[in-house]
Amino acid sequence: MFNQRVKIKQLLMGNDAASAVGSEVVVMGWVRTFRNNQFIALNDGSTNNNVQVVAGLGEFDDAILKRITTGASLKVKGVVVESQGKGQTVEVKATSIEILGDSDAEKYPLQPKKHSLEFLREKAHLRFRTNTFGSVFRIRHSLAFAVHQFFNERGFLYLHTPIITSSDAEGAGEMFRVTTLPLEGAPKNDAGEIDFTQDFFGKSTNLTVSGQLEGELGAMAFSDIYTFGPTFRAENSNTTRHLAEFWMIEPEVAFNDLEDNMNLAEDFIKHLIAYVMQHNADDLQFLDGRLAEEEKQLPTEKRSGLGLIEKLKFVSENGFERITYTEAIDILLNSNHYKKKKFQYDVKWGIDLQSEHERFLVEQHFKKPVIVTNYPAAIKAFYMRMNDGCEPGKETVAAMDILAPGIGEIVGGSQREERLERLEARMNAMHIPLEEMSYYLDTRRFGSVPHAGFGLGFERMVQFVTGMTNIRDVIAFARTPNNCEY
RNA sequence: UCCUAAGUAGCUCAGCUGGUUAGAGCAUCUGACUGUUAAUCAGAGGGUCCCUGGUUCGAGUCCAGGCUUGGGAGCCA
Repeated sequence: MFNQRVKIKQLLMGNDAASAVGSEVVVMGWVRTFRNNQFIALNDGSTNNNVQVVAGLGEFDDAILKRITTGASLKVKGVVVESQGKGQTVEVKATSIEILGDSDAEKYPLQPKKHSLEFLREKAHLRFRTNTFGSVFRIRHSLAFAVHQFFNERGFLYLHTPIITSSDAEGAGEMFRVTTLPLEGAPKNDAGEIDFTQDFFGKSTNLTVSGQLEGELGAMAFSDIYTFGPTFRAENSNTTRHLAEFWMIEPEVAFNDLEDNMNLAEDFIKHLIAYVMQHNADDLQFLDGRLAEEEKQLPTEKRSGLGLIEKLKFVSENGFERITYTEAIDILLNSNHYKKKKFQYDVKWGIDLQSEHERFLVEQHFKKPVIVTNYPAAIKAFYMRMNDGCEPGKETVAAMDILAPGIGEIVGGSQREERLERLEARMNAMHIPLEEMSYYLDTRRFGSVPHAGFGLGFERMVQFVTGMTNIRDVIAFARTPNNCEY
């Protein structure tokens, strides 16, 4: 068997027999730096902390030492010893060093120095080997695990909703078409349009923009379900918080109303943060320091004031502010910011809240996450439940958005319209073809119940927890307009 | 898609009002040193100044068009 190694994280944690001073170990990993022809900083991705391998002077061939370059992979046998130097308590005194893979120092793109995130984005296949991306992707993993843990503990069923879908009525955004028809000379029907009855599925299909509708079908049997999978939007969005391919978590719960829904979402976010704080303390510490360095470069008024860990602690320990859309509008209208005409977009009841409005509420006014509820029906999707007793002309739906400092909307959700007649009326008004949605309406025809759900953008959550400002830096290989490398 | 800033060595950047052979730090290579922590010291190599066209005696520098990237906006998660 080749693999008898001890992971570097385990070795450095020091509560294991293999990490005890005096024991013989095998470590494998990639060289981060090689100092003084003697000290190898070796990393295997289990932690940002490198193990220091000491190659005693004169004990190894020059031919081997020359090949210990940044990026090279090594198998080291040695003895765990107390370190004579500062910076680490134990180190590995090498008895044998085997080069598993050479790395030409003149060609290897990652140098033992700081790189810009923009540069590393172009070297996405190697950036995992840096401290920043090591931490980000270990935290991303932890968050994914915590998602499943949270729902599993609460008896939710993980429903795998399809990635290819024929439903195009959801209206969540532009879709990517899926077809096997030839681009040139595609079959046409009598009307001169492309004849999708001859396509692979016999109809027009797309990549999913949301698993919600299918999720609702599951919730009408299992009561509590969640989805967690990739979703696709063909929007030409070029921002620090949009991707063409991203991961979304969508719980859907029968017998929940809007308040239950908010409670679930808030508990969920707090669980995710708490999990990472407990299991990725090292990585958070590193990112906290990295962010603090970055903040120093900013002018005072642009600094966030709270460190990353302080922010997470604050969010996980304090209740989110809950206000209605109407209250939000009033707050904006009464703000000095508004009176001094500092908003670029006008504020009045009925508008969709702009980024600047959301930022004001979250970052200036409340200084904590805010849940905004009961938006005007006119600006929200067809499946959201109409609130009863609204003033005519000011109809609202039981929607809720969670706005987070720094990234804006992180959750969007609602109580769903469970009343068949109301739903059909709304769909008709919005010109959504009822026939195509017949399967969906069946849930309202046969044993309909009040239910609610939400969608959480996974990458935005990773952004929030890691403090990374560009969403392209929290997904392994980002897909954005004009960019699909790897 | 719109607004805006940028593109010069492997990386991060400087390069004035157009003027001789385009610079620095880090990285790399060579040598010295050897308990280092982004090691240190000495030396060397390394450039399609984003692309195309234009103005000019002369363009990294000015003009036009294009490409790419960052930031902001819209759409949203």
